[in-house]
Amino acid sequence: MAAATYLDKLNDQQRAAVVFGTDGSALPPPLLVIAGAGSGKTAMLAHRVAHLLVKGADPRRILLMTFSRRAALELTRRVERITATAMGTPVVAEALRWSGTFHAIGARLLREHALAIGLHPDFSIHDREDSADLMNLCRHGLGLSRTDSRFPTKGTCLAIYSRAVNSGAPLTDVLRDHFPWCAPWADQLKPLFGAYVTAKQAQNVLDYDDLLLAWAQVMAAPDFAAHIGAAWDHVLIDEYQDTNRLQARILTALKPDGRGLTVVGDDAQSIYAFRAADVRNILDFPDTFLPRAEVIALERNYRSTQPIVAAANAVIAEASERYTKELWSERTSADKPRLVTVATEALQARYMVDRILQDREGGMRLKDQAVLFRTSSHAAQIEAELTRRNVPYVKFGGLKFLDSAHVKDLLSVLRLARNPRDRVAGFRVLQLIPGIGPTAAGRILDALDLTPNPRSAWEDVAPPPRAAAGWPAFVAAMTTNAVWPAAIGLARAWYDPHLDRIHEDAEARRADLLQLEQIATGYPSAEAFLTELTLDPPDATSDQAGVPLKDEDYLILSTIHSAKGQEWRSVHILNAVDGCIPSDLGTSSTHELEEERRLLYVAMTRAKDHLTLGLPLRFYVTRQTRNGDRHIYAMRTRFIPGAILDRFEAVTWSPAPVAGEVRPAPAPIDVAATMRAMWG
DNA sequence: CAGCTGGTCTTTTTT
DNA sequence: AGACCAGCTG
Repeated sequence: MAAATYLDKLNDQQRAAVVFGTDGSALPPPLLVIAGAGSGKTAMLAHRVAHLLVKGADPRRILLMTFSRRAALELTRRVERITATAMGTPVVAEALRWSGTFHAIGARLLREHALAIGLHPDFSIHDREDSADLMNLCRHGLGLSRTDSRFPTKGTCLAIYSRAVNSGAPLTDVLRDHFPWCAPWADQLKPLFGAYVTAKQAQNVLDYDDLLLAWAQVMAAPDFAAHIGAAWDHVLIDEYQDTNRLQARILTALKPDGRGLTVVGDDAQSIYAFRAADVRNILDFPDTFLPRAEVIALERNYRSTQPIVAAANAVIAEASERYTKELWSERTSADKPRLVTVATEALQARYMVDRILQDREGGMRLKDQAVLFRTSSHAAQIEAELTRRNVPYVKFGGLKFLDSAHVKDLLSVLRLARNPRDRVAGFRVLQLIPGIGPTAAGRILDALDLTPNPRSAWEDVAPPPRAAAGWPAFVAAMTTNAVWPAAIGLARAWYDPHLDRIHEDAEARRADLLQLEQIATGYPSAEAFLTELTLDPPDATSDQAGVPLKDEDYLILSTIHSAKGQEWRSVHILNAVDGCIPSDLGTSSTHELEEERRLLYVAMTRAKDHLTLGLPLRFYVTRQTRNGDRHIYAMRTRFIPGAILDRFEAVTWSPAPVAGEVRPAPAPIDVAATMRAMWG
């Protein structure tokens, strides 16, 4: 075979990881790659997959699990490119058909094997909010909403449940460690969770956690484990530091001896513990197998300049437990990361937007720059500043398109028509009809449950008299035989008058729904559309009604979590102060505190050339504690102590007074008197 | 029983 | 600022 030139572009560590165990005819032994930030991890993974293919592996028998759909697409695209040059005939991305997130792969497997494992292949998938709504129905059903002292809210109940499922820990431990303020409710929570599980099953729905839990349970049956495990020769997992116990269990069941298994991750970038991700997974991985898994570390950073790497290294050096590795970069620069002290958040926003526009004049596109923050709400000031100065931006993280009421309404109409037992959808949609409230909706859904074929039973249900006017149109919408994608058009047509009745800003919302309908037409079926949308929701929200056109230049705003795996030439980090990073909600345990430290590390290592951290001395908190809104005086984040301050360039900024800006105050007037005079 | 009003309490990050 | 709940009215 011709020399594999694609290997020449890699450094020694990368090449070692790419070719590890691929010489013989047997499957490679288990491999763990510790890939530092910016160390060319995706390139390494893509090359390893390509290398396996060059060596004759069957692309249909490779399982690629990534953290997001976006990462999966990027990976398969790169594999395609590499194989195109290496083999002449590219392995088209479609051949790598087993690539996606853990949850998406789980959903696909469960649908394929549904009948054999006691599920209905048509199950619908609840997103987080749907699940919370169902939890709420159960909560009411058990009378827990009328307790003397307040019972945890639906969202908290779901978070507790989810954590217990994903970590595999007993409820009492979960409560003690993560929800101490809910610990007194342990005796009520248990039956609540039981009711929740029963409800899901009766309604033929799975939530996010079920996709992993059911998969893990299938894998616990030896026959099934062997059957499913035999489908793939190679299993490669990205971002392994952000997997939880359940996912680790699935993995070891897939590949008990570890042969063919490659996991990649960086313990220093583990930031999903709140979702029960367990750094132990990656720390303990090597010893899960006999013989021990090979560990290869990628330490050369290609992304950032040396001063940025030095500052990030200094921040993470304080972390308690980790694989020791020291990133290094050959990209020299005189620019240290800037630590900019400003008086207020508003000035921070002004400073950053000034800089961003300046750099854009200097030739750096807005798209090459990003503003990162710990919490979505921290971006409020900079969003206002950007809007004021007419700078287009797209925001990632926080509230999503799918979370808005009108979108949920329309999707629920679709879901209910397909699965009348879906009570969350039913509750939502029925109450849109004037004259139907919670009680009537509950009764109607109960009646439906008793009939063997609920789909046709809509016609037999007697509506409450005061809802008679809206009923026929609703039944027509539920029983239509329209084929996809006409169905969504019909659903929207039914919803349209309700939209006008319910929402003041019906026009803007209507535009959203038209856009949704447009997206829907790209999917082959309602099921595919709904599944994709819940497993991979569009995660950007933009200030403007629609997402800016693709060729347009816009600035990226993103939560640090959503910035994972990304990079920009210039990165601005908001609020590098105690109370924001670390979030004051995350300082109760060292565990949480360590995660906050890694969060800052992740944010800093996104920058290629320029890094700026904002330090507002005073910031505003809303609905905090019992005292309501107030100003807080902030201190520099504890993750940048005095000892490492020399890795940064500290500056203080205040706006230069603009000529004419300081004007004498106008003479006072009495507006109230004038207004009284209008009627007097 | 639906639907509205007013009072009380809110843990961030996301597949 | 919103979600959530109790209580009131038609």
